[in-house]
Amino acid sequence: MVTIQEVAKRAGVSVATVSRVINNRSKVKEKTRNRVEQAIDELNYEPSVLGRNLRNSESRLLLVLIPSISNPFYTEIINGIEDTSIKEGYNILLCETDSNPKREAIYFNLVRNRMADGIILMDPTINRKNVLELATNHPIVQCSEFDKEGNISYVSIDNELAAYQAVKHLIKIGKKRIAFINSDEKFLYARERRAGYEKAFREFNIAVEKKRIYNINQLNFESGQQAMRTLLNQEEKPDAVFAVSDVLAIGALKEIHANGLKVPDDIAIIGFDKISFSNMTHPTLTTVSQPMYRMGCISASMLINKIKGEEVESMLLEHELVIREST
Amino acid sequence: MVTIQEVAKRAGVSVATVSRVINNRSKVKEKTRNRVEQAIDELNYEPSVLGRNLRNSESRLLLVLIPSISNPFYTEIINGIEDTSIKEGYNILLCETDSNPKREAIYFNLVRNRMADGIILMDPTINRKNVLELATNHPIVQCSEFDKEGNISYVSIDNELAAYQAVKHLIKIGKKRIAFINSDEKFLYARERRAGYEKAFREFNIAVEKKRIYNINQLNFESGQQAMRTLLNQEEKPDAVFAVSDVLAIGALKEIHANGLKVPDDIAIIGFDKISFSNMTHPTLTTVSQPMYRMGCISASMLINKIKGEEVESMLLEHELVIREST
DNA sequence: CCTCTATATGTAATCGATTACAATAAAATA
DNA sequence: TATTTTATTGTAATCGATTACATATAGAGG
Repeated sequence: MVTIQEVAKRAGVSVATVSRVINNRSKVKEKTRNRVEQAIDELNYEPSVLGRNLRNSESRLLLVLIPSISNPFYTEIINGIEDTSIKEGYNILLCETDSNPKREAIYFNLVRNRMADGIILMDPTINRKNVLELATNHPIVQCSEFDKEGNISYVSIDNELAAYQAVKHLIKIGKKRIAFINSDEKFLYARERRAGYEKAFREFNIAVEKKRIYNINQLNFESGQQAMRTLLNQEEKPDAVFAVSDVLAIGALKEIHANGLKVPDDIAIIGFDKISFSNMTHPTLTTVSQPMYRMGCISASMLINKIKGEEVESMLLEHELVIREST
Repeated sequence: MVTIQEVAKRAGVSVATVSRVINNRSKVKEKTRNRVEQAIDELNYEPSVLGRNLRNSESRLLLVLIPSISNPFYTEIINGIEDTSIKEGYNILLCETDSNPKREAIYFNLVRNRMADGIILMDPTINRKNVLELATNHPIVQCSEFDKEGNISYVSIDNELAAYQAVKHLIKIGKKRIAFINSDEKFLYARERRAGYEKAFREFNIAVEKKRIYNINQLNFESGQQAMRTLLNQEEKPDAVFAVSDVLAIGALKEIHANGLKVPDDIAIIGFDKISFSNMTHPTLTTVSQPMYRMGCISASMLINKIKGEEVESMLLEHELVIREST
């Protein structure tokens, strides 16, 4: 590996001057600068991030923690994070945690060790103590999922309102027996959306029936199918389904078709997230769109501001009910 | 941040002794070891990866470069990489390059700088010189995409054979006017699959018509729809489509339905990759399954072996034609 | 031509770990 | 007890950068 010493030697200057040329903090004579730049070119020199970080405690790397990359919901958010970070001179590293506290701890340590400057957390809060402790000493922002009590900054949407509007829409088109396919309620969004679901019921004086609520623990197509299968086996079949994710809704749709039922006439469906696939199904899926790209952008710039020592404020962004063929 | 000096001071020993306790390389007296461990506990000390790496040139971090995380093809591979790496004591960091040489260069530099120990490349080879140069000094393996001429180890499948078998299957069920929706031919797999497509045609004495081949440059549903729209506007409509990716095939399927045509009777479709979604469409999609998880596992252990200085050999894994309703 | 600034460059300490080598203490042997 | 051997521990150099401070050089003003 080429070091700064070798460059200095070749250019006939001291290491300090080379460093000054690289970081152009203080003035260097035009002629010297040229000599140094030539030496850098000739030797193909790249400053060692390690050496630099050790001195500066700065890596210009951001960690993005997601439970699972296979959920398309995250991809747009990540695009937003990436675009913003790069513009600000930061690079991002994606870390998949599988919601596993051990994995999470490894990545937290990268920040403690100054290998990364900050974290964007999209995990549900499992080990609150750990997160809060890290947050006292290091820049963290939460995106999508967050901790209502803690004082870690976050970007998210009003999940309760979104769910309330979705269910209200189903009621308005004449549906009464509205099933709810929800995630594990360790996720804040799952608890909030359930609250919205129940709120809509209360408003129209419909009783909430426990048997119509189905919690899954993996966000994939098969879970959606499985959930729908169970719901269809009940004596009084639902006439609508609100799924907490498009992926689940699409699985449910498949199962409804497999039973020879029609969407939306027999059963209407609403999903959540507006993943690109939700427009490819037949019929196309009514869904709640979150401003995922913007959420990504905002969380990245919040984090970078925090790293710079500025105060940042949490935000709730606007969502939108996208009505398509499935309702 | 707690440093090794503070631990040493509290335990009343030298930093060398603390380091020895942490890495237990040489013997430390039981009593001293206990004192040091107690101090580590009390201060909540975590060794700085930076300091350690600077000395050892080892980070136990692997970089995984992918063109785009939104392509579900990569998710299973990544799961394989992740599981294997963790078992071997390495952590992985995902880097999205958008096939952009500048982004790639940034991540290559992390390896040159010893911030990461090696790279698994899933990008197409754009800047060959750069990759080959990096490979001379640093551990790299290629996964899925690779460079036939270079001597970088790789794991992949026989794309030509797979495409040949897929097209042969279409011919055997009586299709004659088989369209081909292909990626940009900067990708090796695109060139190889085209070769397979043409080979099948030659074998059955069918002329390859240029107008039936459509190259897209973005792997998303819309590209598939767009491609199919163009193909359906031709005077002699195709009676089958071979798409180089399930995502494209699903877009094409949507467009075929929009035109009131039936699958597979009017037009049969074959995709590639067997993404989980390919089983959710109506009709379900015939596709070529690649052993993605295994590819991930193997590429990770190849890389780790390379880091350890061992010789590794490239591999081509088995694929499988999965016949479902769309053909 | 000399003095005084302003500018440009060099020297050496520093970041937090590891480790070769030196030094000390403890144990074994004569 | 004196001497040798062995087991522990300490000292200080090192990795590759940055930067406060010291020094040298150039330019301005008289």
